[in-house]
Amino acid sequence: MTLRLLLDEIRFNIQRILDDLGYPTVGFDVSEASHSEFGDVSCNVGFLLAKPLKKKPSEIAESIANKYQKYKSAFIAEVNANSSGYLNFIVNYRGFIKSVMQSSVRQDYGKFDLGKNSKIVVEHTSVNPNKALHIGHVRNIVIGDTMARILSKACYDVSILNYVDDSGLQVADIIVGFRYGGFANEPPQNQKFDHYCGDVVYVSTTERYEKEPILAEKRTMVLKELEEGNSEIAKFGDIITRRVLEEQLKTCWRLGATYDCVNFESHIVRSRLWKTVLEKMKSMEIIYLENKGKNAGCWVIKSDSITEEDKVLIRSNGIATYIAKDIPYATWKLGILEDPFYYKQYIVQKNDRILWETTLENTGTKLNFTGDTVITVIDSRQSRLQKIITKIIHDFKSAEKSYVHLGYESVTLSSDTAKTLNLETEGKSVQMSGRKGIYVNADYVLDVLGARTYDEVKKRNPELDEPLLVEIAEQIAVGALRYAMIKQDLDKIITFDMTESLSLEGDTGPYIQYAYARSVRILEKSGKAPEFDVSFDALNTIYERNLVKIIGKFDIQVEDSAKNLSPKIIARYCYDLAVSFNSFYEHIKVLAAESPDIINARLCLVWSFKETLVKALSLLGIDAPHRM
RNA sequence: GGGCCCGUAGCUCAGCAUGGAUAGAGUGCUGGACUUCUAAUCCAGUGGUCAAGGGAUCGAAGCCCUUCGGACCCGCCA
Repeated sequence: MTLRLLLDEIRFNIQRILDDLGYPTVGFDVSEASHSEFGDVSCNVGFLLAKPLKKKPSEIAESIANKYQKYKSAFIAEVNANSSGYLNFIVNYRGFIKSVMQSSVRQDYGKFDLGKNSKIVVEHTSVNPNKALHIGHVRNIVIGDTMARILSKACYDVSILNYVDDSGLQVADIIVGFRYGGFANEPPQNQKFDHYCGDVVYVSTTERYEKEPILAEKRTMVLKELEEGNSEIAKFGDIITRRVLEEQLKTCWRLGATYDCVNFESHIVRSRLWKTVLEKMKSMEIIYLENKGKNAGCWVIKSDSITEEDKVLIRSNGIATYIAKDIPYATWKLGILEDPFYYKQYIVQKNDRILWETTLENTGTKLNFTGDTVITVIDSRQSRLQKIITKIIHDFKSAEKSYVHLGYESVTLSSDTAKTLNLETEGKSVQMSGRKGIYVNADYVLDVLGARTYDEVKKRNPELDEPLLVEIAEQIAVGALRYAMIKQDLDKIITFDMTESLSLEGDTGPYIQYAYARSVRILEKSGKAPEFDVSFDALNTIYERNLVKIIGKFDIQVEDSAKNLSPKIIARYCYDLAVSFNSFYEHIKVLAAESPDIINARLCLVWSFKETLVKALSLLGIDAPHRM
């Protein structure tokens, strides 16, 4: 029994009572009471029936409350009608606590079968392989990775993809820099290759185009060769992008993200997918050849309320546009067309998760990374293009909601942080730009955070050895960053401020991790395993009951989060758990309790909290250190 | 001009999908709690015409309309 089951039971019984009384069917709500003095669970059915029955809400609630007496189970102590019109329920804690405690120790606690094992694809990261990841990319990775974890918990069969645009303009820019701009192929000592490519080669090369038209000409040539493949330049490009990707992935792994497959855009371009998709779009009359106006000679998508204006897919010179390249990829992700790729192992990630890559060589290995639903995590500046893709896919495969753009607002830099990049913004925050060098690298943020947390952990735990200190500091740094990136709504802009990010108090990842460390410490010091097959009547304070209630809500939060593709719900849940535990910790002594039975009951609660929190945190990709 | 998003306490944000009881946190500021299971903590105080106006409703922070303020998108670039 968890809170969700209890709510279901109440809902079911109320419906039975309504049927018995011959009341009309209404969509009433059964949920947690807004204030504890009203009880634990409330129902608004009285308000909804007031009009059709022409009675006062409180009278209706009263009559239902009377009828409910005979349905009272081991989990409901009292049912009463409030004069306001609400129907309120008070939980029988004796039954409820025991039930929650025993559920919560199960390995799969929190699991909710929303997905029924259906296949779902989450694509995230997808950073151009010409630079290091910056703080804006981190938001994408954290949203995608967290959502994938939550969907797995909600019983979806999740495949995680990372799309690598290795034949685009941004890659061409650094190739130009290396081949014609005089940049050395190797970075200076102590600089990661991706940082070198992004911070130095890319920024400097694009800056030079304006004054050096020769370089700009080279770019067009390089881009063409990258798309065609096989040339010496294309091979060089392949080496460079793979080196950058390797470094980018290190940062992703550092953040706790793993993938199932990397897709190279060049493979899609060189496969027959595009031709097939194009023919299909022509035959289905999704696109047509424009013969007049500014788009004469182009294949375009006709405008409608969604696309707003005609959108060119094939230029008059026969070359596909940016958006056109996304369409075959989208059809591939949904398994609409025959898969032209073979697969080979790229690397084995942590937890033995294999990362595959697409290849056009016949390796004899065919795999399937498609889904009935595809979630593409891209920032909301791409909304318009994503809408067009969604529409085309919808025309291909009429299943509703098979292609979902999970958009989120961008990360901007605070005025103060911009100042450290020599940018004066008059107090305003500023959009990041890889090309202009306006960004803060993810590795840098983690390094600074790590150094700060290292000092703190060492001060508090001087007896710990060096490798452990470093490990804990890294876990806290990642926890702090991931939590900061996920805790607010997707459509809120995050203004990143370096100084502020170092604050580790209050509603932060480390606050939550700290609560975990405290709970571990109590269990360690108790020196024994809690015995769960007992009565929990001793857990009768408000602090203990509140903690149990929150522990009992885990699966509701998973369901809510997965249904709404809203990862922050789990972040808030972790925070609520930690707040409730810290309050319990301050007010209730566990090891110094009056009797062995009470000590055991409280140890069970601590254990239950610890297990639930670690599971919830793992959905956020946040590790919980035992000491900090 | 069209589209999309945001506006809730000094600051950063929950709550809005599915209207309902007294609008919640963090941070800041003021004060208090460590010989105690770790003070990255806890407790108390401070702080809000929920941008403004209108509408439908028994009832609106939430739904509808208008206005204002801010961000972003609208290329045969990617």
